[in-house]
Order: sequence, then structure tokens, then C-alpha cells
Amino acid sequence: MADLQLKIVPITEGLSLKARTYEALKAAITNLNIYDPGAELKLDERDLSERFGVSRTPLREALAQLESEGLVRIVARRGIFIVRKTKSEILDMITVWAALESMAARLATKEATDEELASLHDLVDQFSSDAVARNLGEYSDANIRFHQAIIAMGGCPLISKMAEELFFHVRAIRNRSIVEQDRAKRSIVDHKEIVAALEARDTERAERLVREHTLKLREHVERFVEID
Amino acid sequence: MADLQLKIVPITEGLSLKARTYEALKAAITNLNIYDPGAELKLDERDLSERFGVSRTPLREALAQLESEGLVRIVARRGIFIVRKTKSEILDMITVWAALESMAARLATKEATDEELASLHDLVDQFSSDAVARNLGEYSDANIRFHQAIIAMGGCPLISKMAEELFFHVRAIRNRSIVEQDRAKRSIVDHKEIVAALEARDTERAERLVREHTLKLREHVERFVEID
DNA sequence: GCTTGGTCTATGGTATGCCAGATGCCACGA
DNA sequence: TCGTGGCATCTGGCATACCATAGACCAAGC
Repeated sequence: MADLQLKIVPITEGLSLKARTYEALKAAITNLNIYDPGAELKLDERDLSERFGVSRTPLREALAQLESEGLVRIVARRGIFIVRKTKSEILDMITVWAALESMAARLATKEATDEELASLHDLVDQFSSDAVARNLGEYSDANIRFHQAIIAMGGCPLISKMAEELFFHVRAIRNRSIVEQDRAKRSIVDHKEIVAALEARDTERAERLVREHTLKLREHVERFVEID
Repeated sequence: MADLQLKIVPITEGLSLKARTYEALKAAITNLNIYDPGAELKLDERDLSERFGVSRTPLREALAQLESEGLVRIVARRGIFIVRKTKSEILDMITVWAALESMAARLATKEATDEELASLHDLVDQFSSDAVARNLGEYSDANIRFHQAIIAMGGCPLISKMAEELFFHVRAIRNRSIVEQDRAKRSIVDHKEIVAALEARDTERAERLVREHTLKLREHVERFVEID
């Protein structure tokens, strides 16, 4: 029973085939959406199972999960089709994003520590340089990270989880959006104001700024982004 | 080719076994949560497949879907366990509910027709009589219908869909909550104020009232409801 | 050549059997 | 009596075979 100091590390449980197949499929579909907007929309169970090197059973379970998340649609004896979000659905997702993040901002003014809030400055800077240097806007990773940080500071894991899924989908329209340098610059100003409101613990103002910021994005997408 | 007026109705495509199994399981788990808080938490694939009269394959797919929704947890070679929401998770769900419904109320002040808004009066009345007559509060169907109606009037199908799932889970704590007649009465007052704000197309006030109303429920649950 | 009914094939749905690992029981020994 | 190791069994994961039907293809008849 003596502690021999054998630094035992629990052997990492390899994920199930189902789980790995799910991840691989999700990544594949996402890349398809991003880089290959006009590509093949139909999938075939047997073909996929052969290419992934697993039987149809775990593959089907992975597909069923993707279907419940709305990434694919499975029609009996017809095929499996990759679902492309309509513009209206994208807009709805941004609306929900606005609702969730503005609530998170509200909570953050009450729950977050000063240190946490201060860390937002770095993210603003990262986004600024990213947006200017690489001509990216609302869809850059740096921007997403900024918003995720605010959401995390709300201290509500469910909001974080739901927002993450939304970001995953919304990001798919990155390459279709018209990049506007002006928007990026205005966005940076917005971000700075949001951080200021949070640091001032101004609940109402933080909520409003976050909501309006995201709804501005929504309007921009509505007016200038062509989907489908 | 003559139209013989044979009133043909497309034979309703019976749902797949998987889909029906999913519904049956979900209903079973929900009822268990509501009426039988201390009951068996472990499920068995073979036993269930026998009881439902389907093979393990569609059953497993149904279970996988329930797992991705967080209703059950499947552990390899250990078993399938019904997940009981923690109090903290319930509170988070109510927070998200507040975020979504307040956004919907905001949208409703801009999108809903006068007729739609007027129809809310009936729902308020239904809730009033329900709450008084049957001693129910925030968890009565009449109350849920009132809130769903507001959400629907926001005109954002995604919000409706997400809220519906939240309601499904939150409703499970119905029987564990302490019924307070006072709360029901105050709730009715809140509802009337919300309807008034909506009809006045007062966006900010409608949002605020809806948010505060739901957050009041959250606080009530936090303080007075014992879960687990 | 066009229509029409039959048939073939592709494809998702379902049933079933085997596998590996986690548990728990039980016999055995100190 | 208590601890220990082995073995039976339980249970989810996976592979595979078969089923049913939508759609494509084809051939016969006009």
C-alpha cells in the first residue's frame, strides 16, 4: 500500500469510433461549406463507411447526431444531404447570438472579476491588428474569441455552449461576406465601448452595446451578404 | 386522365422505428422525471429493445440522439443513465429563457400585428383562472402557452425552437416547486403589464418586463426550490 | 418514336451476432 | 474472518446480412 510515487496517468480512453467519426464528418462538412460552396451535397453511407474505415453502424449514429444538429438531412432510400443554411436561418442565428451575448454581458457586469474584464483589452488589440492586417471582419477568429470571452465571463455555461454552436454555423459564411474595412474599424470602436461599459459595471449600457453591436452585424448580413 | 374526383389522400408515411422509439423514450423519461423522482436511473438496451418491440439498432440511434440532447448519458460497458438536471443547470436554462424571450418581445413590438397582440389577453385570462383554480404557477401549461405565444410573435423560428426545448426541461421541475399563491397573483400582474407594453409597441419596456419577469422566476427557483 | 408497365439497382432501415471490457460473485488461502 | 485472484456474466460497441422502396432503366406495344 506504500505510495511508490509511480506517477500513474490514467490511460486516455480512446474515443469511440462513433465519436471520432462524428468529429471527422463534422470537420469535413464544415470545410466543404467554407471552401467549396458548390460542391457535392449528397453523401452515401456505404461510400463513407469505406472511406472512414468503419462499418455503417457507428457511421450511422454519427450521421444521426449530425442530423439532429441540422447539419445533414437523412431521407430514407433517397440519400443523405448536406444542409445548407438559408440566409433567413443565418439571420435568426445572429439574432439569438445577440440575445445570448447581451444577457452574458449583463451577467458579466455583476459576476466577472476586474482582472477578467481587463483581459478583454488584449483581445480587442488582437482583433484590431487582425482586422486591419488580414482584411477580416466579424468572421475572424480574433473577433469570435473576443465575443466568446464576454460570453464566458457571464458565468453561464449553457450560454457558452449554445453560443459556440451558433458561432460554428455562422462562421461558415465567412468567405461569402463582403469584407469592408470600414465595418472592421467601426467594429473596433464598438468593442472598445463595450469593454468600457463592462469595466464601469454599467449593466444596462453593456447589454445594450453588445446587443446593438451584434444586431448591426445582422443588418449588415441582411443587406450585403448573398447566401444561396 | 379525367379527374375522377377520387379524393386521394397521400398515405401518411409512418415514422421510422427509430423516430417512434425516440418519441416513446423521451416521453417515458419525461414522465419518470415528473412523477417518479426517485425511480430507477439505469436503462438497459436489450431490455428496452424487448419492451419496445424493436431491435437494438433503432433503439441505439434513438438513445444516441437523447444523449446528444443531454437527457441520458451512455457509458460503454457500464450502462445508460438518465440524466437529472442539477439545480444550477435549471437556473441556467431559465437565464437563457429570459434572454430569448426578452429578445422575442423586442422583436414582437416591431413585427407582430395588433390582432396577434390582442390574442394575448385570452392567454392571460386562461393563466389567471388556471393559476387560481388549480393552484399552479409558472409551470402550468397555460403559463407556458402565454410565454410561447410571445416568443412566436417575435417571428424568429429559431428562438421558438430553442425555447421549446428549454420549456421541455424546465417543466420537469413542476412538481418539485413550492406553489405560492402570491407568486401566481404577482405573475398575473406581470403578464398584464407585458401585454400592455407590447400593445404600446414600447420595445425597451417590453424587453425589460419580460426579462425581469423571467429572472424573478429564476430567483424564486434559486431560493425556494430544492432539486436533487 | 412515344408511352407504359415491369424489373433492376441503389440506398437507407432493421435485425442479429460477436467482441471486449467492467462488475460482481465465489472459492481459496492466510 | 478477511483479503485476493479468477471466472461468469452483463452490457454497450461494432460489423454484417438482409429488407423494403424510390428511381433509373428497359423492353414491349401502339
